Amino acid sequence: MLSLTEENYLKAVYHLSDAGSKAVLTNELAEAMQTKAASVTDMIKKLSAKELILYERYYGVNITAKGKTQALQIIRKHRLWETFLVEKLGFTWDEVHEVAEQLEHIQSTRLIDKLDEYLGFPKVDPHGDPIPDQHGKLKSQPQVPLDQLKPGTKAVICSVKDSNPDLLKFLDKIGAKPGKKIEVISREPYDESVEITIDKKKLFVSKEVSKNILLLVKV
Amino acid sequence: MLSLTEENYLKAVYHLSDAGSKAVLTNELAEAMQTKAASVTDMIKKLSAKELILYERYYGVNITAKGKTQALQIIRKHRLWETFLVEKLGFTWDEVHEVAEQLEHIQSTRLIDKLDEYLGFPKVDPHGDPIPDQHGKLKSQPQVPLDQLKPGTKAVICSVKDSNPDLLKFLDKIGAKPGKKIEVISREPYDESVEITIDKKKLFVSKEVSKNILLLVKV
DNA sequence: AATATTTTTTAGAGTCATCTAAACTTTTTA
DNA sequence: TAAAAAGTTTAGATGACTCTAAAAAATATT
Repeated sequence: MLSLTEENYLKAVYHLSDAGSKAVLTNELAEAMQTKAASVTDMIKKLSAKELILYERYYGVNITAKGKTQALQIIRKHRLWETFLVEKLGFTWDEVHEVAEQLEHIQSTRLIDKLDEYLGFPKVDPHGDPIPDQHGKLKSQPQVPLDQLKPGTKAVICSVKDSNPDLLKFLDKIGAKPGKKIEVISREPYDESVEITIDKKKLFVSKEVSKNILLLVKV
Repeated sequence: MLSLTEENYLKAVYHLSDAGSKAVLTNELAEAMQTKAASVTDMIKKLSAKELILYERYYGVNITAKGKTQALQIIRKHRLWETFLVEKLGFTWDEVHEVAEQLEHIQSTRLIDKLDEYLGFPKVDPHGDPIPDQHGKLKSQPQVPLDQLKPGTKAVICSVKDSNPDLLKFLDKIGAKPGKKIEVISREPYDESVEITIDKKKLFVSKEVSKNILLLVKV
């Protein structure tokens, strides 16, 4: 059984390692956790002793299969709660993150499975991120950020990387929700802003925003 | 802002003092919190410094108005979550207590008010206990335990004192839910068991059980 | 009333998560 | 490649909450 803090560190390792595909450095983790490197080193030793991560001094950490499963259980809870908050309680998608950060630590398998059922076994959360199943398995689709798409490409918005409320409010304003179809028209060489079509309207989005919109390109 | 532990102690003080009507002794609190008297003394000092309780050495603690309001906010959350678990997720009333003990500590006024609205502003939880409003106000009805009612009395089950799962399962079995009408037929002098009518059937309940069934006597 | 018992408090220590400051390792730069 | 810079770890300390053991206060008993 993990403490609240251990759960938060493990989740951060999972995300920063891109689901386990690369090592995470102490300072990255320190920044993500809003703490000091020394504290991270201590926690790394604890998670390492529990075999949730592999640790080599001065080289960072890698998440183990065991760690990945546990991280995905937490992420499952987070995303189901976000779905509940938006679908049932009428929260907007920029309001849910903070509360879900708390709710994800409630310990009750029965609760989360009942919640899953109550929500109709959703596949994705309000941000378009996939919800892992009971066993911590994730069905992922290859997602490409908007800033990497060529003009002429048609795609569907899958999810949003950053959960910054200001970003989410902006996306709401322009109608950029997961599921929406867009088309890339052109890219400005000067500031790398992208012109897209959404809801039959043309508009420009900055490089900063376009990096955070992940899309599924139709084959 | 209270820590999780402080919240749990404050809630225990509220309950053990019968909503602030009497002082609570260190050992009572220690037993309720499943901890040692020394730990209780430490926490008493902390809550006292925050002016949530009044503390006099060797004489126990009394809850202040400020403390009562805060305790009722936690109780409001607990009872709303219990209602959610039973009404929406299909939990039985003997399963909800443990999970609600965790959920009651989620910090978000917006969440709890939205949940209240989603549930249709319920007045009582699944055990029949009244749910305090946003301001921590409680509309209470005078409740009398079954073991104190005279034969011939008609009354409505309001709530159940103990949330022991075995008790709740037994009450389910005999149909004794909050809202059910009963009539007291007789009391056995030997073991103080009570004969009652419920759902037009007669049955005996032991002194132990009858102490825990609280009723509203119709005037 | 003096003594015994119960209850409560204090003293001192352990764990968890955190910090600062100093030491150490790796990487970069000149 | 040697020195500087950047990144990481260790050492030692703090705060929150817990404990055991011993001291102190209140209550009960003889």
